[in-house]
Amino acid sequence: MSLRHAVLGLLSERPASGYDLMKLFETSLSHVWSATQSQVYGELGKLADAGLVEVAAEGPRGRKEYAITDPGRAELRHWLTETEPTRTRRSDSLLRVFFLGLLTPLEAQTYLLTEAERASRQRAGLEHAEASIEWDDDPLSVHGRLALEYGKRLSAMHEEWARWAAEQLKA
Amino acid sequence: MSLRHAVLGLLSERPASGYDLMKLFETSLSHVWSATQSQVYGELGKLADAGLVEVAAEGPRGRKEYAITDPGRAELRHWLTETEPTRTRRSDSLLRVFFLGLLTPLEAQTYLLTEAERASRQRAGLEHAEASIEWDDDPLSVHGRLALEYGKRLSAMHEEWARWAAEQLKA
DNA sequence: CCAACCATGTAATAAGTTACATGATTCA
DNA sequence: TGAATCATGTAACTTATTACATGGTTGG
Repeated sequence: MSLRHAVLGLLSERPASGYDLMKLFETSLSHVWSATQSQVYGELGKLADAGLVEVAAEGPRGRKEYAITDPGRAELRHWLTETEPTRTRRSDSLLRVFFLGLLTPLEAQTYLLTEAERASRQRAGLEHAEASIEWDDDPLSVHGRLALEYGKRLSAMHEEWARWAAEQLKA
Repeated sequence: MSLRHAVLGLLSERPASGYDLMKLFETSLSHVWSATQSQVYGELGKLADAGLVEVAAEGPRGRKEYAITDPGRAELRHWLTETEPTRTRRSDSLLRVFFLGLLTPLEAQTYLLTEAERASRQRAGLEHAEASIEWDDDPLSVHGRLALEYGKRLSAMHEEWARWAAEQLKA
């Protein structure tokens, strides 16, 4: 249940409202952990009930600013140091590769080359983001940059692989 | 809802029981799409109700062998050619990277180097699998090999990245 | 004043996980 | 005959998605 830890992690940097968190999920975390608005507000409620976060301030328009508590920080640290990352492998695009035999060779190659294009566009998007973000040296920026580099390498790898795979199907 | 398509795809190659499918999910598809036993039996029931698969034979121990139907093949083809792969990005291990600032630099580097080790072991596992599988030239073998190559490239990339990232944190 | 944005929530549904429960067949 | 394997299913719970519903505040 890493949504919980994503929320705690973001709040560990600075207090934020549900709305603020959503923006972070849509930007910084968009390639790493996705969440819907329903989920975020729901999780904040549960975290508050559990005492891992608290409402630190209320603002205009019913805004509630949440802050992480000490038990929340402890839970976050415990997750980081004592638990193994769960790797639930589920890749729709790779699943399709398994069943490309149902298509004509030409259709299959088209699928792979379209994948290559998608990966290429993604890479361009990440490079654009990298250039346009004003990086500072708070922990989230430092480590966010590492994650972004991962994304760049992943999309580059994906593109190369897809072109290679399309080539394989020709032969 | 790609579990449905994973099941249809496997059945498109040859008829199988729920038990057979589980073995395939645990072996061939393990790095691509995971499913629990509950899910598989549940989905087979739903697919049969929808007429996308049918019970083709019954065997000992209550075994029910399912076969894909024409509407099932049509649905599979539709999924492959007319729908976009959904990319729900959720990576627990990458999420952790964002919050490494909560640890000491040494702990953070240890996390990354452990990731590198995990990736390296995974790569070795895939290479071992590749060598021990008797590949033939049915469509699932041909395309399974492409997916396996993806896995090898991914784990290699992951390992290199993790070592690079650990190095970054030193500086 | 009105559009854009800020802000929070609920309800219904779908998908996924874990645990439980049962029993037949094969083979050494 | 007993262990391993084959084989199917249900129940309870958690997690995630989609759609709906509401209203306040700011700035041009």
